[in-house]
Amino acid sequence: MELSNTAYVILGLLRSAPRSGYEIKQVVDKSTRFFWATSYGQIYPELKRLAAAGMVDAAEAPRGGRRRTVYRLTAAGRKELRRWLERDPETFELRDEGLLKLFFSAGGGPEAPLGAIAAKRRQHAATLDQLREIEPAVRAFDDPHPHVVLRYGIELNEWMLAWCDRATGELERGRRKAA
Amino acid sequence: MELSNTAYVILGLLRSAPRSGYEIKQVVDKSTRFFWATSYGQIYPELKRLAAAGMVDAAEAPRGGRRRTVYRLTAAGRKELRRWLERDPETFELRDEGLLKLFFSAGGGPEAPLGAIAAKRRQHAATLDQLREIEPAVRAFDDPHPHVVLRYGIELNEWMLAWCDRATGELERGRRKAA
DNA sequence: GCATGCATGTAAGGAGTTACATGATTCA
DNA sequence: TGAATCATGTAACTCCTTACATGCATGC
Repeated sequence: MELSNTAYVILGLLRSAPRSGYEIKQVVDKSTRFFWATSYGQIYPELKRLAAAGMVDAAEAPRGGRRRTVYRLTAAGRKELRRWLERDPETFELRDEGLLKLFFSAGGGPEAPLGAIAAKRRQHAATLDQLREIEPAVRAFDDPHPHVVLRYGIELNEWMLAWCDRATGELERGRRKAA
Repeated sequence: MELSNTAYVILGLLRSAPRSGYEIKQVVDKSTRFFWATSYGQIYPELKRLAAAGMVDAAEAPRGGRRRTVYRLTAAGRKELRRWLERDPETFELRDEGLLKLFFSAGGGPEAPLGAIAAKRRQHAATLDQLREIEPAVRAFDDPHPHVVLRYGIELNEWMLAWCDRATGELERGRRKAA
């Protein structure tokens, strides 16, 4: 049984409560999104695959006249989640266009390096705002681990912001010395 | 002219010297890899596309009886690179399976949270070793910006290591208090 | 009546990796 | 002679996003 990491996100979220695909997407967007994003285009097909594999059970749970399918973790799904938790992580991927621009900034004008850092700084400042906004809700979870991870995200972005400030200072100092 | 970020990696690397696809891959693996990886499966087709678009020029440059195609940036490619450098970055993506495991670690045994952090720590320690190994070579570049970016990578992984240690201490303290 | 949110889904396409095939050269 | 490195390339595949379609419910 080879499952994608995104499948484990779904299993993991269903562990605390049965949820619909729509709800899974909502929770992801307010919790794992900054280090593991997903879209409806992944969630709905994956839920069907997981149901076919016996990892989750589907139940119709309409709200008013609106159809709604709620999935709940089976014993097999719970076991699969535990087995995944015991394995060492493999995927760690970073794709940072801002760093790429800084890396190649000698190919631009004289303001390119400082401009690249400033733009990257803005990016992280915006992310930080989003993470801080969801913090109260995540802190209120029964399970403390999501909040530990969210703190990681907040502190990581704070570190990145501080790095941008530090690097800006160093570049400016180097420039003054050259002049 | 819509180019992928990976296309700009190629343009950026060709700015300092004409290179073959093979050489581009080598340089990527020792410089941008930790924040922007690429494979031959992307590089070779992309070089052809860039050549068709007039961004690079291809020249046969065999070494001995071994065929070899070297690409060099055209004026149009140089201009496209400059235009890209002026735009704000969009892509910033993180996929961290280790954080995912920590996030869901309540679904495992009592050692799951500390185990997830320890595994993540090992991952970053290994990355740190690799980055430190390539540092002398990158420091020797004419252009200082790649080294600034590499320092970012090193310091980022140091921060992540320190975070793992901090979080481990806090979890252990919390556990002792509960006992 | 209309915008917004709830809710499910799919089709098309982009981006990227892996595995494989081919063949020359170098060095132990 | 055989392994490692140089060198190019492609096919199949996975993963993921975007855009779109559909329809009900709620509240202004």
